[in-house]
Amino acid sequence: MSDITGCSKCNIKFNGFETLNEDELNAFKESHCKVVYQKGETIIKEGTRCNNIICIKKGYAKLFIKGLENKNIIIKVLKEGDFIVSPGLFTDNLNHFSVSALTEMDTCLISVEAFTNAFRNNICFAEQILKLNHQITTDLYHQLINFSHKKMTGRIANTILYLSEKIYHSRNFYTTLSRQDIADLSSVSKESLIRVLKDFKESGIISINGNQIEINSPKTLENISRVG
Amino acid sequence: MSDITGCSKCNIKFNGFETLNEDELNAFKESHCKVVYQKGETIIKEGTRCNNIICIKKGYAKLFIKGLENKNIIIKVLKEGDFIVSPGLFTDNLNHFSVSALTEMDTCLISVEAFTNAFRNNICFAEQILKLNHQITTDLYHQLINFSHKKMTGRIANTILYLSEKIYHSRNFYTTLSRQDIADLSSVSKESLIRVLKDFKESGIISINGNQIEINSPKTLENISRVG
DNA sequence: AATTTGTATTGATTTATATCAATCATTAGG
DNA sequence: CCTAATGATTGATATAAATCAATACAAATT
Repeated sequence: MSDITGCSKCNIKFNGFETLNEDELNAFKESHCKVVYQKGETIIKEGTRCNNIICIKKGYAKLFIKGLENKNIIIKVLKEGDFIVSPGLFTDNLNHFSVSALTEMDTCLISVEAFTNAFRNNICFAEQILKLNHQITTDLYHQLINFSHKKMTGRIANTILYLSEKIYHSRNFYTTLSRQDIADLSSVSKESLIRVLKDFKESGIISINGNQIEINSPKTLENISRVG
Repeated sequence: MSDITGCSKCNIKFNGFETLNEDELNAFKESHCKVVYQKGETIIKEGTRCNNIICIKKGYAKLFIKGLENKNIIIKVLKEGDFIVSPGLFTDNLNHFSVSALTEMDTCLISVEAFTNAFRNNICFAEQILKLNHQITTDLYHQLINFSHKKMTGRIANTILYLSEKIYHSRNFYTTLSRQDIADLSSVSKESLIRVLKDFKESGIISINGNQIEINSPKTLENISRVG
């Protein structure tokens, strides 16, 4: 499928790789290891030491944190082209979130050493990493507003739009997320999620059949999401 | 009060300054400008271009984002020694939060140019910035759990402990935050906040007299905060 | 001293949402 | 094919927390 000619030719959507020189690319190449995960497998476990930077070549995963009473918050869904750097890097070297596979996945693991060397030797690479981090911060700000000021319907509308626009790139998509997962993305209980989905279905905003979801009226969903 | 001998001798708690060389320190010195703000003044306004990195030499401020229906979320309280880098840096160059003074403040503004030059030329400085960012990310994770899984009492207990331990460094403190501010820190309505504070007071966990708050039983507060 | 203004407090009511319990559907094993 | 086991759905109920409205208090202004 994919050869190991170099990370610059990889499908990961990160401008930083293009800034690497021959030697740095070689270090990545040599440290890298390709791993396939099955649906349900844990790729990163919160609390463990972070040894790898993970590139997703194929498939979907969920990135989540452990909350209270065995409840989780799914921060985001990861997909082909995504690139995961733990916020533990340069601090406590621990993973502050878990990642688990939603489908079969092809990944490429790069050692933390190769990564930190690239960061320390190549300032353009470093700048891209900081840029990525700033984006993560602003995303979390939006998530905070989402969770504290919107009611269920707004948060769930937001989640459906997120899945459609950012993850599956289609108004009609099949998801391997369970109802509980969609609830964890929206910070509502599973039962409430199901009721709201039913509401949306009955008012014709979406069509839903098991895990197949189609958005009939994106405008309405956007409005529900916006006003909360 | 403070002379301009160099940022390395400044009271800002950021390891990055120590990594700067003579020239870089000079660039900071030359670009810097000392500004005093009065209570209530806006220091950074969300949506404006970010031109300065702000160091707080003295006083308190609140860092907040605009949510829905003219409600705000206070992300954190800033104090002497804090150092604010907007997440807009290296991305859209816009401020993604507002900062306003809670007391009279002495600040030191450093131009974005001097800052980005230091970042680009000094990898140790860059690493410290990334480190700072990672800390911000994990703090936001905790805030998400706080806001989505804890009920009012837990969130408010958390806020009181935060003010005591992280901001005022005393079990007995006077705050210039209004009730609405404390509510915005806890993601509850002002009325609910007042009722919970009254509860805590009546059960003897805290003493409260206007803006003077004393924690009588930190253990109890910690427990309320932990279980939600 | 009287009046305005902003903040703080209290009480009554409504609403949103979680929880509990039961049922249904679908898949996986024996 | 039958039976667990797991996930999805529905309904009834309890509870948390916001909202609305009124009042009290304190500081600032006339």
